[in-house]
Amino acid sequence: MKTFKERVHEAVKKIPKGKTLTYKEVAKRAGRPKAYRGVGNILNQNCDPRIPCHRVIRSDGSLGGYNRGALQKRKLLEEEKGE
DNA sequence: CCCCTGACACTTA
DNA sequence: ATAAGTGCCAGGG
Repeated sequence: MKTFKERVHEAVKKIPKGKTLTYKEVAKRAGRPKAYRGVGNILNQNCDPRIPCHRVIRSDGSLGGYNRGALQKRKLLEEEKGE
């Protein structure tokens, strides 16, 4: 069994293009529906460029945190959503 | 009705 | 085992 972090990364990689999931939804897909707090911490600390962590937003629709730059995150969502 | 704050739980190293 | 960080929920004004 890999670390929950790896599990979350895979769940985020499964997010369809142009769609955004909340940290809670991702945590649920990762196998720990009550670990949405851990998901936020992991994505913000380990935002790998191969992982669309920018598609993961807060339950309110806010972008939340982003290690690479919130501006980049917003731009990516705008382009993907616009497609 | 809207806005803000505090506390809580989960994970990682 | 501990420390640190994050997001969701609830209450109050």
